[in-house]
Amino acid sequence: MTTALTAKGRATRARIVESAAHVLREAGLAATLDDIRERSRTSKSQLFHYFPEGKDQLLLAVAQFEADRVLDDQQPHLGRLDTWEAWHNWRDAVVARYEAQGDTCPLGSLFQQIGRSTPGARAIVVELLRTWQEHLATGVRALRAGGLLPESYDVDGAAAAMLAGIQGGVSIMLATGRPEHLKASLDWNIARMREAAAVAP
Amino acid sequence: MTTALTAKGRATRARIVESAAHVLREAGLAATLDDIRERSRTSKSQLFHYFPEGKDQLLLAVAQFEADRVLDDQQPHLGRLDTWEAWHNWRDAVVARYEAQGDTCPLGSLFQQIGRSTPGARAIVVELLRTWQEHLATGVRALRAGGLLPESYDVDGAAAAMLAGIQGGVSIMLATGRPEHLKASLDWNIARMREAAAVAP
DNA sequence: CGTGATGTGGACCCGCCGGTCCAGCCACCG
DNA sequence: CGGTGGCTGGACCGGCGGGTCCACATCACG
Repeated sequence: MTTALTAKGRATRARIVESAAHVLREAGLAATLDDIRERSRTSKSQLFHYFPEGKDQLLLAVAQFEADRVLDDQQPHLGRLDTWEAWHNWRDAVVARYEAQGDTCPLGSLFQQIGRSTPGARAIVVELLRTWQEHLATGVRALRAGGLLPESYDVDGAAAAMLAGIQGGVSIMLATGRPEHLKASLDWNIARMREAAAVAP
Repeated sequence: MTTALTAKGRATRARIVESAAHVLREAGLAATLDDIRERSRTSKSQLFHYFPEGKDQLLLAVAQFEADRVLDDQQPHLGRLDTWEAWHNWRDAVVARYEAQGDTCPLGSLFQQIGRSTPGARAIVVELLRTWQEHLATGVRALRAGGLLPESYDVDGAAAAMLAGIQGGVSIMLATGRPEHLKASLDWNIARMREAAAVAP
């Protein structure tokens, strides 16, 4: 369908998505097509030219855009969790990223708006979470392979708990404005891993 | 302000709040005053009679209503976390509660809608989380007092991490439809506590 | 019973916002 | 240089939904 897009066209489309993402971060669900149109310096017709299926399609593109950023912002740490130092650096990166993001959750409000209705939104979130947890599990396995954790360590359980802790910490931060729970969760989970290391062979 | 409310008036008001909560669970942010009016078998004028400040005020009342239920649904377990058995019973109650709730988050969508704009919504969530964590901390202290955990155990860190894990597990469940992370988080956190118990004096 | 307050029904209003349409623009290609 | 096709501007529309208004019912109480 979207074959034949000149360079100019692609640039405009990208500008629309970025602007939409920006507006959505600020206004959340209150964001309107007119806000997006204004910020991207385009017109109504362009919005529907590039996203013929309307607002939902645009929001979906924004969701994908934001989802990609989530993991990118944690690199290069997330890809190299093979030492305790790396884990702590990653922890700092996560905290910094979400503190900078402040009290808006791009994916959260996006998901609220197009959640159950379209299957696409759920797929994006599922894929993001799956990849994220995969990275964490790989990191835990790297520690184990390096002799820093016992052979019997429950890798997937640890990764799942870690991911849940992050999500919860972020949720609470969005609701209360305070990052303490995010920090506490990360610190607590990492500390418990290091305890397992202390009794490791 | 709300002095002078006859028994009939109070009943109608309560019926409106309950109906609104029900509709919001199903429709989420798509819920309209007309849906609420229909379900509660009232009329537009009654909605504004009991909530003169409009929709936000009604949603706030619903938020309070839902927040109260969250902790009630965890009782009596949440108030008596003084044995390992009690902790596991509580864990089961939490999982059951959220599995029954399915993939809707009353407070979540409510907060999205009236979040930053009105201070009241944030206050409700903050208070809920504070009380919840307090209960957990009390439970951990009870274990410690019973000699099941070392004297030096980080009570508040454990409680904060546990709460974050629950929130994250629920968030993920809402997004993906699967309760695995909620269970994994609870189980992992409780198991780590029991490990500390194993080396306790 | 009468009377004033409280409770109730529903028609109406109006601004907002997603979506449509068409006329004109500009870039590339022969 | 002309024309074809993607690109752009903006006026316009329709209905949805929060909010208003007023007439009427009902009830508490002396």
